[in-house]
Amino acid sequence: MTNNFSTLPVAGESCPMVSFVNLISGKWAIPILYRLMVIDEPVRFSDLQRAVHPITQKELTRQLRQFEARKLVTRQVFAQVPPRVEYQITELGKSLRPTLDSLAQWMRNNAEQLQEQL
Amino acid sequence: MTNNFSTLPVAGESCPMVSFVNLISGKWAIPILYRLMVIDEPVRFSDLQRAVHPITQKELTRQLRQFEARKLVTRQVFAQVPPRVEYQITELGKSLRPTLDSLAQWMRNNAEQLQEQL
DNA sequence: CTGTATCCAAAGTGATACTG
DNA sequence: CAGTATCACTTTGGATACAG
Repeated sequence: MTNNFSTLPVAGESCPMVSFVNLISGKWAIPILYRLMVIDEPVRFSDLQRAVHPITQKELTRQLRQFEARKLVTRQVFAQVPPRVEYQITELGKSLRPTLDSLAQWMRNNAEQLQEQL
Repeated sequence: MTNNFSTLPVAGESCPMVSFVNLISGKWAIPILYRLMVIDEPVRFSDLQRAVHPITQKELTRQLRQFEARKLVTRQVFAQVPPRVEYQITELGKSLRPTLDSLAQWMRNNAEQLQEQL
């Protein structure tokens, strides 16, 4: 054996960084979350869809359900016809903002060095 | 028009957060990057593969090439036979660590609230 | 209006064999 | 040893139609 790093603590399955990436991965995750952060009040499904266009109904629903399961977003249904459903970012969701901002800041600071189209 | 958020600054194509997510997305991106950060010296391809198992050669190559293009990793080829290629994290790559650490910290702090298997 | 269901295309990933 | 090539499979996402 020349070299063996295989027993170091791996950034594997239960690694918080990997979990974090899973949380915000997906084409529309950040756009939706960011919108809800900016709006910071209840928004109707259709308004949100317009704000995050051109997302499809299916994808918006799927991502919102995932955020809801993670307690990043609340979903409130009004017993009306036509239906009215409002989504709103939670305190937990908002607490992500400073972290995401520091990410964005690093990205802006180093955009040039990273070259390639990003 | 009842509500119109569609002209707010969108977290769209050129949003730094989206760019950041693209940078670290993919099943093996974080595990590889984290390993290179921890090791912090030149590593041979095969040693790295063992350290990030069970990644395939194809995926390790692909991800390393992408990091190289983004200047997060250097690649040095030695004119030997059998071939010897060493990869090493750059200063730019290392500069990502505090940011990733704060990500991980947020995740650890809120793991319970996020519930669901993560 | 807010979904769900279906079908399809594209992207991501793994297994394996092969090359210099 | 360090890749590349090929193929199969899975996951993701988009388009469209439809239901309550």
